[in-house]
Amino acid sequence: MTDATTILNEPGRDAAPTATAPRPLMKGRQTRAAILDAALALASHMGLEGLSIGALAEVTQMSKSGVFAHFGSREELQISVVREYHAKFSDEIFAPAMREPRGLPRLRALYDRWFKRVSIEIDAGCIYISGAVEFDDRPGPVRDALLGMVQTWQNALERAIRIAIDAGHLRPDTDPQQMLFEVHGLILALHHDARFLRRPGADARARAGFENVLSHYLATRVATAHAAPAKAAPAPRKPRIAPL
Amino acid sequence: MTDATTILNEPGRDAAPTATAPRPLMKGRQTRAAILDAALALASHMGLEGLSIGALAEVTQMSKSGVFAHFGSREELQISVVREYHAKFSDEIFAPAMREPRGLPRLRALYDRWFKRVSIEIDAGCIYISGAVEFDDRPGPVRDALLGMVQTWQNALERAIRIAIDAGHLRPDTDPQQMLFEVHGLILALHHDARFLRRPGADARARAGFENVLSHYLATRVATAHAAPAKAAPAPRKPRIAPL
DNA sequence: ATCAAAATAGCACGACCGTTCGTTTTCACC
DNA sequence: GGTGAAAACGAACGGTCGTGCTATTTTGAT
Repeated sequence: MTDATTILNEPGRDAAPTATAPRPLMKGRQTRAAILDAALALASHMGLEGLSIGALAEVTQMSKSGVFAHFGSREELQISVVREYHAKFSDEIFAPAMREPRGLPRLRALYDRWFKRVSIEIDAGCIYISGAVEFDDRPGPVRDALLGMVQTWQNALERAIRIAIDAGHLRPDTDPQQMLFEVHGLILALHHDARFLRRPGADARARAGFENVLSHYLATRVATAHAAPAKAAPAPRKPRIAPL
Repeated sequence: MTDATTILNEPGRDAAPTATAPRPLMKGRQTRAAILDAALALASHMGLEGLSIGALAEVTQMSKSGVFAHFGSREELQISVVREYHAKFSDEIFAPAMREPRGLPRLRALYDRWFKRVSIEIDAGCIYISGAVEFDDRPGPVRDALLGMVQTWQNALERAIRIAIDAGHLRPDTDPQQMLFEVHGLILALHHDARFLRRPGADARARAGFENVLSHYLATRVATAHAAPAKAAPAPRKPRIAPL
């Protein structure tokens, strides 16, 4: 599911079978996707560590070994879940926002969709967030995979901020990483207040906080057109949509 | 440990044995405290759910049943760990900061100590934060205990903000809960960046973010002395240090 | 020194875990 | 329809978990 459409990944990651899959039968991929779907839902509630093959087998009405065979190990299952989440996240948050005009509108769209995602989905917490807490002390391939994708996502956000600076929407002396840090805090606080504390107004608080942060870095009018972007010319432009 | 000195709790919670403990032997409390100490360290790394009696027995050089007997159930052990963390937190963060002068200095001290705690302790993550993620979807007594203490702590912070408003240090139209939300986000982002991403500058980022948030709510000079506090007179003052 | 109570150890249990292996069913293709 | 590979199953293994029991040791007041 959402396999080949992902644009947040390195161009062709798992494109070994050229589609239409001559060697592996179709049914396998199909049920694998179904299992992964259930695993994603399960991990959103119980966390990646709480994900068990037995529970997954019960949900999908399969045998434990049947589920197991699709991944070869629990660790590989966890990594697959992380990748699946990343793909969904890329499709539903990143890609649509990238279709907005460069600069502030795009930046707003990115966070607007993320806020909505975290607050609306009362069930199913964000795996990036819960995973970060679960694996901050647990070295291994799962942590590595998670870390890579979180960093990929943060890099995309940082790039969006940088573009907004170059476009003159944000003050030229804005520190992108600092702004990233502050807004990321709002996401985390939203997740905390909405899911753990169950506070109703958390969504509005996050958006209000976003406006407050923005007001710090917003270019004081003028801008938009005058004063050359200071930075180097619009020389090397990436294709259409830069892969995240 | 740090049992009777806690001031963040309801006055006399576990004061059943009047000290000097006539009935229960002294040794029991002693090893119980030692176990709790080890459990706190273990839970800081593996999370409250990752806390296992077997591992705890190994660390403390005791038998599983010996450890078990002190708590009666794993759940009670987890709750005890949460309470212990709360007590330590109260002693090391809340109490010292409350000795600062009312208003902005006290508010600064509260967050300053918290920032330091989260960033310096590279090992041993904050149980309030990891616990919130682990138990946001897991009803039960552990979640209830955790929730109660997090709310107690947030109420204390909100009170400190309110006092800073009344003292004229913060703008009178400041929304305490909104400010609380924004600064709490900085704590969470600090925890995330320092522990999961392992970014070195996270501490400075959080403090810079704090100043930015502050600048939004800071009274525009003047203040400090003129203009009556608007709110009711300093009528009913709590004893010395209000229990958190 | 004595003795009851408290603290700890030892052992076993049932449950669930991830994993392996051999068998059986299902499917795509000739 | 037969055939061979892919997919799913079922049972079992070794391991860890929390939790009861019953002894045994330790403790602190007499």
